[in-house]
Amino acid sequence: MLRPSTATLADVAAAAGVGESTVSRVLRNHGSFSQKTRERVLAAATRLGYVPNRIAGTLASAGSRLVGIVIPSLANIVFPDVLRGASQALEAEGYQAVIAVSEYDMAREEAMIASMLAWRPAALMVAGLEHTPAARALLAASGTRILELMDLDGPSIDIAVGFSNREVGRASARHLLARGYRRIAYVGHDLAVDTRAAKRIAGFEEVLHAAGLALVDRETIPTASSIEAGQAGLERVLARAPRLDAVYFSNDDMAFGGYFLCMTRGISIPGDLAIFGYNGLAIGRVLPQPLSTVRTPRVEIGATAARLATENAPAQRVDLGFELVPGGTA
Amino acid sequence: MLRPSTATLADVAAAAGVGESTVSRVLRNHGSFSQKTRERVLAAATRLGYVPNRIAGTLASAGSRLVGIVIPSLANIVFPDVLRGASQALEAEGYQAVIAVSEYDMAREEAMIASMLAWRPAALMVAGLEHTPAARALLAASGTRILELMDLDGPSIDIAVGFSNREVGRASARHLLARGYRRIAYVGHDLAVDTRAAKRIAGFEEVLHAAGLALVDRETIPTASSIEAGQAGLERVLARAPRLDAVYFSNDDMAFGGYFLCMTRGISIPGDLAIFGYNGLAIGRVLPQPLSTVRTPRVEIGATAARLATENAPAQRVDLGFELVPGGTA
DNA sequence: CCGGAAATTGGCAGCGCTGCCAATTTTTCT
DNA sequence: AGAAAAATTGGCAGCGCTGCCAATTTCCGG
Repeated sequence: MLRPSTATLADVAAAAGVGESTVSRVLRNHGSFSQKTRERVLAAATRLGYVPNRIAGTLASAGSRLVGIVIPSLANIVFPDVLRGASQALEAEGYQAVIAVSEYDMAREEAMIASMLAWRPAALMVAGLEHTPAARALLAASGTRILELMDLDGPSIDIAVGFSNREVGRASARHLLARGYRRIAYVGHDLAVDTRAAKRIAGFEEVLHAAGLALVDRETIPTASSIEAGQAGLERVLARAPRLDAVYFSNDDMAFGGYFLCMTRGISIPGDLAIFGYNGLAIGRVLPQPLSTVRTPRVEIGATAARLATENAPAQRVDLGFELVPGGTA
Repeated sequence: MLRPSTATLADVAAAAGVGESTVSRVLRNHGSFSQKTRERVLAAATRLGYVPNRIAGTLASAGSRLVGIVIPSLANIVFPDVLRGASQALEAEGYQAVIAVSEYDMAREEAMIASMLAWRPAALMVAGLEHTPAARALLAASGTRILELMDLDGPSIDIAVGFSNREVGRASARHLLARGYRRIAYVGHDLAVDTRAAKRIAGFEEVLHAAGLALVDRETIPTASSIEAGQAGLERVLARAPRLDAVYFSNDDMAFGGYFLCMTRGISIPGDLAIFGYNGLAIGRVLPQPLSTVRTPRVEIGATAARLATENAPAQRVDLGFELVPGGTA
């Protein structure tokens, strides 16, 4: 039975009858050593149940294999998708992801950034371009590779990987206008905290205004985005502004709520009411009428960010674009 | 402008005109120091843009505030929910989550466990009770607090938090039998890799057999679970065994695929065909006919595990149960 | 079989911080 | 005021590992 792993490099070295540096070289497969030595060291390490201490290794070599990721939420599949792309690419390169969830709270984000920086990560990924001034200062001064994800509308600190949310809003509005919808309402979640949703609706309204139109109504749920919130939001809008053409939801989750509310109430989609979402979630594709939405390259954004984080890339902005999915609901 | 954070404790000490240990005490708010000293140290730290190096701190104090979490997948919302519960509770206690995703590959899980252990985490959470022998040995010998999540059907190493998947299967079968369904098929994803899904179907069949029945058909998609896989699976089953009463899906995602296939094909639910899922996802509750399924306490499992990880709890098994949601599809 | 090049190997000084202990200063009590 | 107790403070030895450099061994060509 192995004892609670307390064996150190020195123990292995003693057991194998070689020096510490030799053990270090063998275990990292770095530098030169003879085949015979290698076997002896490996045998000793196995026998002692040696587990290297990466804390010590990192301190000694000044350079961790940790990548910090600060995301706003885990409540829907969007950020897990980003994480998935990132963690897969990171693992392939021998890096590990340390994650923190800010719950869309800027002050918490700042604290988490400071906290992550204390681990001297090889890189730090954060969602979006908006941060508290102190957080921006920390990031900029850290000397760490910084990657800002999912947004390109604004100045970035180091590397930004994503797409333009404002342009997503514009494209969505153009689509609805092209299909002939004129009396359009918006149902969204808290814009003060989700700055990317705010940028989308800003782009959306920009196009509307350019066409001499305006949102007929606008319902903002002060809670996190959810299917239930979408349902409740649409309910309230319908009570206030019954003569609507179309509803633009802040994301697919909210739109699903609206979709099923219509289904339950016998409101025909898109005849009586058109529905448009954002994200391009899988379930939207198998609805009897596929959801009209905008598909975003979430996994790819995570993967690209991970690649840039581990390469020695220059500061840059990578636009991975988005795809408008016409669907059948708008 | 702050220079790329290279300031060390010693720099702050020199700038403040005090000793290193004093700075350390002030910054950790631990031990005693005068108010005047405190201010001087804090001012110096701010002026230098000092960011503590937790790598060094952890090495010196032998005890990290890191908790490793190894999960099989981020492809649907299930494990993100667990992560959410865990990360929230962990952060509240000043711990940070390091995550790794094994993609349901036992060999990768083993490598990741070894990798996490190298960070000397305060605790390590893994999904399920099945691991490679080497992984089990590593976990057991690590001397680290181990938490196995989402499964109680089998021996655990240290702490297990979850519910019985086998009992979920039994309860699901009882429900279907009580509603009069007799010709039941199963549509699931790869059972060889998802051992918890395998335990559910085993429990399900156990009850069927006890009632003198057996699964009429059984379709296993050799890929990851997904809505599309559920749809394709049901399609194939219907082609083979048209006279079915009900279909038991390995999870809600798969069930949604089936649900919408029926909707599209005009198959009435549950009149022509009953559908039963597993997980209790939010979207199932807003379908025109709410999905019949089993709701699992995912967030709570994560939170409970985090609490036990940070307390000095004894080895134990915590059954958080599950809830059968009758719904309207079975 | 010898000298020099190449391959191996060990020693040891840190990496930046914390914990322990002793030294110093301040406060309290008689 | 003097002694004892309490509060502050600094010094310094590690934590376990890596990087550098020098020492030792092995390998080759002539």
